[in-house]
Amino acid sequence: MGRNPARNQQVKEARREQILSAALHLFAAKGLFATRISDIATAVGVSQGLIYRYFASKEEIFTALIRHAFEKMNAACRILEAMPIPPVEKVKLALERLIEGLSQSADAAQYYLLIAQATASESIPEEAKAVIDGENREPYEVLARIFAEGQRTGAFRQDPPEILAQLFWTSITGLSIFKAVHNEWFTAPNPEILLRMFVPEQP
Amino acid sequence: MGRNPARNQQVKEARREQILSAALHLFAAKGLFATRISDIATAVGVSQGLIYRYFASKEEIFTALIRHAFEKMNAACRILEAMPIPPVEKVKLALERLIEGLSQSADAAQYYLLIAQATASESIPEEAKAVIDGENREPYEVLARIFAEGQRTGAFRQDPPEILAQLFWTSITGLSIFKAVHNEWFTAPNPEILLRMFVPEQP
DNA sequence: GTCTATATCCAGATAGAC
DNA sequence: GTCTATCTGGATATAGAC
Repeated sequence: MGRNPARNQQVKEARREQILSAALHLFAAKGLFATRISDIATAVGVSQGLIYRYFASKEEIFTALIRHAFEKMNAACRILEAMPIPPVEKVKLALERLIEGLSQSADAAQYYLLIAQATASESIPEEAKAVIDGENREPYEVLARIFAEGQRTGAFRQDPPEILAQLFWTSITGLSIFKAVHNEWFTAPNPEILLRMFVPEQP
Repeated sequence: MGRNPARNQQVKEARREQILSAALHLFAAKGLFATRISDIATAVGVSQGLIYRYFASKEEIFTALIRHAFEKMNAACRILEAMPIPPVEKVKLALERLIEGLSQSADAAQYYLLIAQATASESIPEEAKAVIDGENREPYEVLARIFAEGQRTGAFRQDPPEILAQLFWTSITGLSIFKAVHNEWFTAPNPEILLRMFVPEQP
């Protein structure tokens, strides 16, 4: 139980995580502006002043969460694209994973909600805006490429791949918001239903 | 150009509308908390103090907008349900109208966004929350009834009608947010694509 | 490391002049 | 009716004690 530097660092990191986790839930529920630093402190169970030992400002907390959310999302997209499976299977797998994530982990839905909310609001920190501008397009572009590839073998409808990608992500955004808000009523849809937007009629 | 009471009333009403319109755009873009009364006043081109001659508070403006948004939405739903056309045609028509509304009128998308955002946030005025709790379910219930009716003749997939209704509205919410945020990139999808989530495979 | 107390700032709302 | 000036409250962020 010595107080060596490594252990101190661990403890400090753990507290940071606590703060980030509490902030994620509060931001997702109430938004950046309506969430007070004291709300976060109360949720963590510490005094309001202590938060500033770990983060310089409320905006810094928000930016850290946004950065983390996009890192996870874009890494997942790149892994998906590189998988050695047919395009239709990639879309199917992505839908399954995303919907499963919504059903099981509250965190997943709240990260999506945070992204949706941050993207939809102009009044967010400049730095967070820069992160969004830089990272935002990747999921759309990856999906558009997957759709375009599948269209060459007729596996997908022939609509512009950008439109299919837009529908893919807007559907997920809509479901995330619904789940985050009406957690009780939410029932995970069968991914096959969403998939039917993208695959052509079987003659 | 006399200053009779009727004309005065008209002028006053017009200014109220100006304020509501400016507030709608600002709330949709920045959210309730991030929007300042002075932002609204600047957008209208009047002093900050004047707003209080027309509304008692910022929250009252927000609540008025929410009420108006749901009134329009629910009236449209009731009209749709009562139409003497088959269920599939109702869903098709609704999708067409909603997507058209998104493409053409900026206001439509912003009303949807306001509803999405208000629904998604806990920190909204009590009165607005009451309006939402009361009016929120109707669109889902109407669509679920339409789906259930169509399922009896096999016109729709046999998934639970509540899930189909959930997918219907979450898709629209997602598209609305995308349109409100990335107005330039947005391309209205063919409603038939969305419809394919709900209709079964043609054998 | 954590808390309490406080300085500072900013936005909502009001009052009074024109 | 509209504006300018002001009051007031509340939240961020800091400073200093334990």
